Amino acid sequence: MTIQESGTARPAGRPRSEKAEKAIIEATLDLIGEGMGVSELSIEAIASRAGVGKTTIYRRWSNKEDLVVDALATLKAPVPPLAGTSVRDDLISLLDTMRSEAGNPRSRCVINIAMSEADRYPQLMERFVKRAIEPRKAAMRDVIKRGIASGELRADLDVDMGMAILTGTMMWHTKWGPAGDLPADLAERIVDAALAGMTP
Amino acid sequence: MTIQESGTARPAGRPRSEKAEKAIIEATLDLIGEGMGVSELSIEAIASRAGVGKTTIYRRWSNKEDLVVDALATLKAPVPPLAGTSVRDDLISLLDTMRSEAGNPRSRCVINIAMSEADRYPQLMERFVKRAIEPRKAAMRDVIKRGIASGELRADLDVDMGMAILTGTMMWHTKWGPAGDLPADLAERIVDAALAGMTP
DNA sequence: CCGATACGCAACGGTCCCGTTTCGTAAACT
DNA sequence: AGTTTACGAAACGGGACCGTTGCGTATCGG
Repeated sequence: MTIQESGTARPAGRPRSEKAEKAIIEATLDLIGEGMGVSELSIEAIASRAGVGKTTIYRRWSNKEDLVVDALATLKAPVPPLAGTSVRDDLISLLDTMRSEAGNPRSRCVINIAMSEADRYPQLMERFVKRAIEPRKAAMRDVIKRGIASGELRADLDVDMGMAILTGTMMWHTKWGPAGDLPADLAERIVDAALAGMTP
Repeated sequence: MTIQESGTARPAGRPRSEKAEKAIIEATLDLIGEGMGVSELSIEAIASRAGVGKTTIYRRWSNKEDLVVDALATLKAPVPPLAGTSVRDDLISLLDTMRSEAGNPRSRCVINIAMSEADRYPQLMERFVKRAIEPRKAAMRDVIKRGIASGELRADLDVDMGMAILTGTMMWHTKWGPAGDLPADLAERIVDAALAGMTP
């Protein structure tokens, strides 16, 4: 009751280790990024990888799902800044962000989770979609609507279908395309192909 | 050495039950179709679901992967007969097969496996791709090439990119589209949108 | 009938993970 | 110094599966 009167009262005793918390979340993201499904994640594996006792994990999160939600929440927003000059360029930026993320082990978490755990953890997915998927969709929707308004895109274009084509084609390549890294010009080729269509 | 001289000699003793074998494979496909990943499949769960002893499974397959491969191999070829009248109609047929399969619990196996287990079981995927994916790709490739030759599609069209657009867009809908059943005219709308492109 | 094999079932020892508890130690406070 | 809480490590009882084995029964050929 002498000093430290300011702000929230610090609880007595040894404070929780920030470092341990970081290590736990890093370990969780590492494992997910390596392709491990949420259902196969084990607290023991996370603790071991993080160099931490299980106690330290259970003291902070009461179950695996809460931990995964918090871990995914630390991934930063995935929407790149858009030049706004042409719709084509902005679409390429959006898709190229997806492409580069496919090679980044940390961002790969987003893809792996979205791909594999859709049905099994609905509440996790709900929060996850809201945080990681919706911002991308909103950004792309804005660009497409802007293109329709400016005349760069056809007036009768189905916005949602356009988004599905662009996103779905890139997702297809990340998952079933030729093995190895995605070619640097993939986003550009997808956008140009989708814009041009297939008929003469 | 009296009768039954024809063909392969029947081994002595009680023959293996065809019914049990069927039940095991059905149970396996059921579980996969319900969204269970290969890594979460347990022999005990399969045996229980099939109403069969574990012995009966291990007598036939030495490990889970072999069983899954055999189970998936029983799924019949997924390529529909094509009318061959117009490229547009044939593409719609191909995509609509994918759409209807998304609602069929048995065929859903194909999607779930392809989505989730790509990395983890490479040899399983190899055989699986060869059997279930390649025939579809070949069929679609033929249709697109035919369209290019006939002038229905642009001469400079990238065949692989066209396939990625059509397939990827349908896959996107099956996984992340609005909840519930896919609309009956989805294949038609995708094909028309992809053919027309997005520019005026 | 008899030998051989498959069947379903139950039990085995072993491994992995669960969520909890105990222990000795470390780091903050009064 | 003394209190309080967090730490990593280890161990607990419990559960799910593993792959195997033994059991009594069923179904084939000879």
